[in-house]
Amino acid sequence: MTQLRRIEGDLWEIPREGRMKVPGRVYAVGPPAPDDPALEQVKNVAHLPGILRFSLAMPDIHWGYGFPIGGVAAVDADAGAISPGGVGYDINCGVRVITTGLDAEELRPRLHPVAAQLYRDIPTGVGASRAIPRLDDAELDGVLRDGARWAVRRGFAAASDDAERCEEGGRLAGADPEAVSPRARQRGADQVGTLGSGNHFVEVDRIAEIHDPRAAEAFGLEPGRVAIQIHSGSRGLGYQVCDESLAALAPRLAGYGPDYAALPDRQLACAPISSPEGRRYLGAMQAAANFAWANRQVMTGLAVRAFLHALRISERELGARLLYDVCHNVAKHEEHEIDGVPRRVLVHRKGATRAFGPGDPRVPAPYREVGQPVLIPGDMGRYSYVLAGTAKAMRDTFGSSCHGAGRLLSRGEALRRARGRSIARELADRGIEIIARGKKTLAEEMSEAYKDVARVVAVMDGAGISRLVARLEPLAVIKG
DNA sequence: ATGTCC
Repeated sequence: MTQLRRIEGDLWEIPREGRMKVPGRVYAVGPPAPDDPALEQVKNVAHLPGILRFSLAMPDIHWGYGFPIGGVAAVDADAGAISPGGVGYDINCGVRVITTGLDAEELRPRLHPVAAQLYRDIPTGVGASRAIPRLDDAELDGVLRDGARWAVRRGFAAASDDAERCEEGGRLAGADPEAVSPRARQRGADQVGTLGSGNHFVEVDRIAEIHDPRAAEAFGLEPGRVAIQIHSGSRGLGYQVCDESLAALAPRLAGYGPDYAALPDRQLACAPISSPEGRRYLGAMQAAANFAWANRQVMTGLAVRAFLHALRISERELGARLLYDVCHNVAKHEEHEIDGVPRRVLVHRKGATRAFGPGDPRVPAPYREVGQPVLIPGDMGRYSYVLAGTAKAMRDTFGSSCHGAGRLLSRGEALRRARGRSIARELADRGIEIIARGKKTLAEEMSEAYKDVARVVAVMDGAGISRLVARLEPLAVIKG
């Protein structure tokens, strides 16, 4: 049972107790359930060496490996610990939105050929590979070092300035390709430009509603137009980096000192950021994050080409432009003001989105006045949202927001409820063109397996952590 | 999330 105290509105505090270094703070849709195991994980994360201010949870929180998904933990950049469980298995899983000049109603009758072409050009599913020829070691080093910039340089991107509109410019500095094992490299060499499975998707959306006209204009979101959404991560390479790092860190845990030995859960395995093992994980994780950016950037090029091919239109007629690309799973060095003093911290965001506020120099110039675009995919049957970061997020959540709807049903429970039904037909009946590799994934990912993302983003908006800008509705969905 | 167990 977790003690909870209401701070205000949808914000709750888990008071510090035992060896917790900081209290927990939970943004929740409705009152949190005291027996939710994810809240126990929020408490566990509060034991992390060097953690600052709060162990945070966003309204899409659910149980994950060690850290909850929807968790945010900032640690001191020098004295703190880095934890693979605080990033997750899919390093730099993230999402991007590409706006187009197409009118949704004009596109609707031609959706099938567009979806079919997207499905042909972007490999999907668990072992998906060969979107582009297998990369040799030198090319893979380029991917691991330069992320989205590698894809732009190699001509795979849709536009030459795409990387500038990714969080961190589509590249984490400090990436260490040498820290990525031969096995991880082997897995990644032919997976650049592939979607994967699970909740990953490519979606064709209609910009359905504008909540904030000024921000929407700055973001280039026009009602009735078509947008493309891509959600994917670092595929087998990132998984392998996480797996090997956990195996390397776990047995050493007690050796790093009493705070490490006393951690309440083995799955919180971590190392001092300054230790050789900590630095090695950090360098490998940054390289895997760059892989994910290259992956989404290559898929962007493939998606744009699929549109041109299927509709037989010119690049100019399509008018594709990357709005923004955000990480959902990452640990990043950032500067944040703590007790009025700027301080270098390492922010773990696991199922959480950076949401920097207006005026921040780290937000691309065209968006700086309104705040960073915060991209929140929902589920494949309902809608997704674009929000903007706020000054309050900078003060209260290390500039972080939610990342999606959050699961309501376990995968097993979703499969049970889908038995005897055709999820594809149900979507088709609602006017959504769906192409999926497997029926099983489709069932696991059906709408009713997820919370209503509208309620999740309403909590963030109501708490002033991010502002609603626009709602997107799916026209066509490609799933692994 | 993941060559969903080297």
